[in-house]
Order: sequence, then C-alpha cells, then structure tokens
Amino acid sequence: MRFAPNPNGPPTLGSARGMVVNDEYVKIYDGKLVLRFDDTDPRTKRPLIEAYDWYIEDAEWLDVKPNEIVYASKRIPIYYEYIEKLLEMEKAYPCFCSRDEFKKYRDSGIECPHRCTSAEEALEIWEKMLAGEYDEGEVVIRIKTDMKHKDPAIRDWVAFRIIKADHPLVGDKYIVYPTLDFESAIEDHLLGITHIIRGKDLIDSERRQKYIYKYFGWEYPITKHWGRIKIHEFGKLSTSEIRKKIESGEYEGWDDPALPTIRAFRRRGFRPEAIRKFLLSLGVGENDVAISLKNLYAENRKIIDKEANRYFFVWDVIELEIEGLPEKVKVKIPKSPESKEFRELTGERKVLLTKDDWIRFKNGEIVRLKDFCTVEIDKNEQKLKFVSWELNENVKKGKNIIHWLCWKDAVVCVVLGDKPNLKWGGFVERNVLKEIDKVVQFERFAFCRIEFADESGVRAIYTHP
RNA sequence: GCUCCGGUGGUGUAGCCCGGCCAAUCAUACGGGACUCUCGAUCCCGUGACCCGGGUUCAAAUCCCGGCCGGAGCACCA
Repeated sequence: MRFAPNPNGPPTLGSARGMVVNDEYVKIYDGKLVLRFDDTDPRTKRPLIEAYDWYIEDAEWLDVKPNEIVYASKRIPIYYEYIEKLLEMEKAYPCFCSRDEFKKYRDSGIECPHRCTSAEEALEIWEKMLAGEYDEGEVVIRIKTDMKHKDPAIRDWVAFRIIKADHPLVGDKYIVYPTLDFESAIEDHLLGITHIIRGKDLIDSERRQKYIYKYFGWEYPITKHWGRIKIHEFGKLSTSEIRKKIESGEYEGWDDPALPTIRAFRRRGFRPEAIRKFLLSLGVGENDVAISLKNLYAENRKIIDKEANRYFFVWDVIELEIEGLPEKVKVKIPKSPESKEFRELTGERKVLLTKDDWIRFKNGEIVRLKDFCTVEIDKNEQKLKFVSWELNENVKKGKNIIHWLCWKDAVVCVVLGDKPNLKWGGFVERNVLKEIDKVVQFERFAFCRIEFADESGVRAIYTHP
C-alpha cells in the first residue's frame, strides 16, 4: 500500500485519512507501506520544503510507520527511461498543439497531427526537450490511448511537460517534469504496490494509467476510492486558501488551533488514537461525508477524561467581596474526580468569578463556590453574603455550583480558541504551572492543553468541551 | 455537454458482491432519569433510517429497469 501526498502544505485531517486508512490495512494484513512524495510540479502545486518533514513527523505521531520513503522528484531519471521506451514503441509522442488546439481534437475525437510522429523523430525531439531547446508550453509528451474513447478525460493524456522553475528539493536540475499520472503509474509498479486506496478525484487516473500497464504488460493494482470529506466546523478549506489566510494574518500559522491541520490538533492536545478512530469510522465508501468534529471530541474525551487534572479558570472576570466570611481558609480539592491527589487553593474575602455566572443569578439566590463556601447573591450591593461552609440544601445541584479564584493563587491566562481570532482572557490557579504540555480540564469550561506557563502567565490551547 | 460513481435515523457507519436469520449494526447527536460539590464523566431508559416508482421472486435495503437528488473527472494540478 502507499500514501502519496504532494507536500505543498502540512498534513490536514484529509491527508491524515490517507495515512491512517492505508496504514490500518497494512497493520491488519501485515503488508508494507510506502510514503511517496508526489512532488513533480514545482510551479502550480509547489512543494513546501518544510512540509516533507511535517509529513514524516505527523505520520509518526499518528503511529503510521512507512517501510519506505520515496521522493518522486529525486527519481526523475527513472521516469525518463520509461518514457523513452514508450517513445520507441510509438506508444507516446511529442505534441506541439496548444492546450486549446488539443482540446478541440480531444472533444471531437480526432487524432492530432503529431500523433503519427515516428519513433526516431520523437526521440530526437525528446532529446531536444531535455537539452532545453524548447520553451515552456511549446511541446509536451502524450501517451497514446484512444482518441475515440467514450470518456474524453481518458484521451491521449500528458506525461511530460516543460517547467522552467526552481524545485524546492532538486533545484534547477530538471526542466522536463512528469505529470502525476505518469510518475505515479511507473512508481506504483516499481514499488510493487498491490492495493491503492485514495480519493475519488483520482478515479480517472486508473483508466489513464492502465494504458501504460498494458503497453508494458504490467498488472494494475487493486484500487478503492473514497469520497470527499467535509467537516462541519471547518467547511471547505484548501491548502492554498489556508496559505493565503496565513499570509494575510487571519491565522497565526500552519498550527493555528482554528485550522484542520494535524499540527493544530497536536497543539490542541488531541490523542493520535482518537484521530485514528475518527478517521477509520468514516469508512472507505465512495460517497462524500460531511461529519461533525463532535465525533472526534467524543473519541478524544474517552481517553483524556480519565487523565486530565481539573483546575479553575475564570474568564471575563468580575471581582466580588464575600461579606461576613469568618476567616480565610485553605481548601483541598481533588485533582480529578477519581484522584486521591489534591490541589490547594486559598479562599479569601475577595473572589474572582466569571461574569456570565454573576449575570445569570438573581438577587437572593443561594450559590455554592465549589469546595469553598456557600453564599447568597446580593445584586443591590453587588456582593456575596456568606451563608455557610457546608454545601447548602438550597443550592440547586449542578447549575448553582460554580468555580472561583482568589488573587493569591491567580495567574494571568489566555486560552486560544478553535475559531479564528477567538480567545479568552482571565486567570487560572497557579497549580497549573506544573502541567506544561499536558491536557487539563478547566472546570465548567473545556479541556485545554497548557502550552506555556510560568509566573508571568499561562497560555493554553482549547482542546474541546 | 460528455464519462463515471454514489444515495441506510440529525450525522457517520455495518449489512448490499453471495436475496430470507434485517420489524436493520455500532458510534455520535438529541430527550428523560440516576449519580456526582463542574454545564464534564459514568450508569440506565428512550427518539430516530433502507431516495422515489415499477419489475423479478414464495421472499428485496440487498437483483433488474426508469426517475429524482448528490458527487467526481473532462488541466502542460496533485
């Protein structure tokens, strides 16, 4: 099996599907996996030099272990050998038609005048192409299929074209580049690929490439194609669109938590197993899928809920005084519901609450500051009145038990959200300073990964509710 | 326009190849309840689907035909 991306950006959820599904079959049937970079267009789909490593890194993170890694751009001479054979066999020919001209021939099913070029002459032209005697767009090499093929998409397709642009990996070493269809046809055979699973946008490749397989007497791999994946929360985002939005500053970078890249999910503290399960649950049907990230969240929550420690984070803060608080106290709270470990907080007269909570309550309502004390809301005086240390029966379970924080333990905290430019500012308890790089739960808020933390402040990334 | 493919609850998926065991699987979502000093988790209970029409058959989600809807390709992109 193989996974063959063009590294013109980092892997996204969509590309990860390719890695994970192929890898899963390899694991089930004890097969082999090749990671092949189909990077043969240095212009239109120009590879990003850093992205090669990003693919390797993210694959490893997803527990996808290729047995072999191949860079198409480093193997161009191999493709030259094969096209020369086809030229000799008169199964391919140099074509001087412009795109528009050829389109007319293709649409009407007529052979173009260059189609009958002799092998000898064709090879001569080919040599001149390699020598740089032609300009970009002047000539291409086409594979002979059948100009009367009922599907125009299959008729004599392009195998090589001239691109005089710098390639990020091989520089200006080549000016004649194979198209994906040609490169991939040759490689799949050379690498001994037996099964191909890929997106249905490549469905016609199969019928085009089969001509080459027929000419060489090779056997075409078994193929399976899946439909497009659309995530409700992200909509449609192409790599090039993301790149533009990063350049315009709408996103911080390729790992902006609002992006569907694997790097972003890593930053948010997702577990690779959850992503694998989510992607596998999509199946390999040919129909398009439109699914909500909630399914991913559910998978991830199953894993992290047991492990994540709980902390108080107050955002959009309001400071209030507790009238009649007998003394300041130290409260011990379990780090997580099942944990026997505790964290400690100080409860004082002045407390910080999240404004939304304060607004929600009515005058006279009895509210529990979780694990600290029970208070009564006084809207007239804009303060809280101490009622008792114990949990009062008048407190409505759940809804009226809220989180809080006192200045003594408060550290400035910003949480970067999962939508562009969404962030929450507030304070978090100092205890999270020990949780760097861990996913924790900010109670009554969400799971978050602590990305950076010291006395000067905390930066957390929103994982999911 | 030409070629190809698909349509199972709100969402995703299993079943379709090889018709009966499918009054249709699992997950998620949603609703209700229990528990919990988080609006989280857990545990119960519940809601909800075979695109439409015809045909073949004792029997159709499964096979055939037509329709409707959706998607992909028709690049010197991948």
